Amino acid sequence: MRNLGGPQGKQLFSRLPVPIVTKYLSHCLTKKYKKKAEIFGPEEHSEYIYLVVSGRIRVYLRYPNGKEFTLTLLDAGDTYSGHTRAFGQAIADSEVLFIPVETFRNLLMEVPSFAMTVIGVLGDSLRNSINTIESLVFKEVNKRLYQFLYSLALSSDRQELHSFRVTIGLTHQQIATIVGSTRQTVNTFFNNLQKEGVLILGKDKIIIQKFDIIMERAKDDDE
Amino acid sequence: MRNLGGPQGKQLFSRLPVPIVTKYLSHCLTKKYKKKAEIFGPEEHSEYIYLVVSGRIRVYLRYPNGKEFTLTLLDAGDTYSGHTRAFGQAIADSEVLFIPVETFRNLLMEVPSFAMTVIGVLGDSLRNSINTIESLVFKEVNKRLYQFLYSLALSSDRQELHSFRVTIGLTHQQIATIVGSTRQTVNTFFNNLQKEGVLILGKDKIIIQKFDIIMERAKDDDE
DNA sequence: AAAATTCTGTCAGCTAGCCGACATTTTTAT
DNA sequence: ATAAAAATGTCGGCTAGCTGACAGAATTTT
Repeated sequence: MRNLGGPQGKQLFSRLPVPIVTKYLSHCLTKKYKKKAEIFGPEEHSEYIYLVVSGRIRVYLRYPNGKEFTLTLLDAGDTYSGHTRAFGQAIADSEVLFIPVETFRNLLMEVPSFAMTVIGVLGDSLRNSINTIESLVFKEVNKRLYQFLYSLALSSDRQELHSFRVTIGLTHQQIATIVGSTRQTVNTFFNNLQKEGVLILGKDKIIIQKFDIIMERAKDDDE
Repeated sequence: MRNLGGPQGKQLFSRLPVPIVTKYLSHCLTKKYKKKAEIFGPEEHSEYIYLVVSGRIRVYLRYPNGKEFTLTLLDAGDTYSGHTRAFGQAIADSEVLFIPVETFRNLLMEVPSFAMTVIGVLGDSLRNSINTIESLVFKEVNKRLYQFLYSLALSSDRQELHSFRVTIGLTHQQIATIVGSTRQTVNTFFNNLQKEGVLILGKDKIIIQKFDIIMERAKDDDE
């Protein structure tokens, strides 16, 4: 079972010694963004690596017809490099550090072992996007939604025996772009689960009552 | 417009000085495979990096229900690292060099600048798989087929003014797994184009007569 | 506190393209 | 050369899930 964008290998700098980090990153420009603000586009700023200091940003693809697909969500400490045809948007008030690739390259020179970290992070990203492909190609929307819900539950702090209180912080529309579906379909998915008694929908939160059912349905098909 | 798996950044070793390459790779095990042979699976051999010496191999995902999706095709000189949940299969008689990650790591130690190459190749792979995601999410099957055909034409050697002679080397079924569709749909796609007079189907080759039409229809929608 | 915007909820209709199923042709193996 | 297997063609049915459309609720802005 996969994780639809949890905190895997985006923590590029977290394992570097503090003095190095301060040396290189303290000079970098940091900017604040309000919810919904556009942080980067496919062309602009491709000379930077972005580090989320606080808040949450959504990295997404956009097609000329207006449709969008969210590749990943970045939380505090996470990193993203432009160079792909992706957009970045704050979905909560956020602070972002802009690291020029130049600086990055220098760091890589001074600390050669850092290369292994970079390679690791890239590898994780790659694995992650292959998981996304797998999900899109093989699994139908409902399964993807169950898996999304499942991983959401797992990453939620507060958890009792069978009952989870999950905070979402995402609109149905946003969930739709994560899962590759539509607002309406997401909506009916959740409402059906409520009618079924599997969960209770609250304001920006969900109380999962029958976690085992969700887990069961999130399992990949067949053998 | 994207390239559905052309020869971008899979040439990991092609820019290294020859003596280094021989030093590290001459000891490595090389194996021959016949068409259709399974070269690697998701678990096994994850301790190797694969280098295609000759032939062509297909890297693909397989779902328990039997469906498959081809991530990329590897030709001579191309490289792939296990570590993802992918399978590898020879689609022509092939020869593959197995490089233990250990050896790889040593090489990385001796030639630190090699790290940049690795990072580049990984970046390309990542970009490539994001293109695949984009394609799957936003574009309908016909568009994907036109784009596949388009890039096939571009990568074909022999080309006159408007007429291309394209060798495919793939069955409809295989094309289907590349493009994320079914055998039947691929079949009707090509036959319709033939009826339309855009191309002529030959045995394991296609003669494209109206390349501009294909190019036009391969263009992304809208703006 | 009023107005405007953004979300949620629901429903009917439509269609891309998947899924058998089967016949024919081509390729490969014996 | 013959048999077996694989690859092409073609067709009708079926359905997941997208689309638009509209109403009400909840936020946000003024």
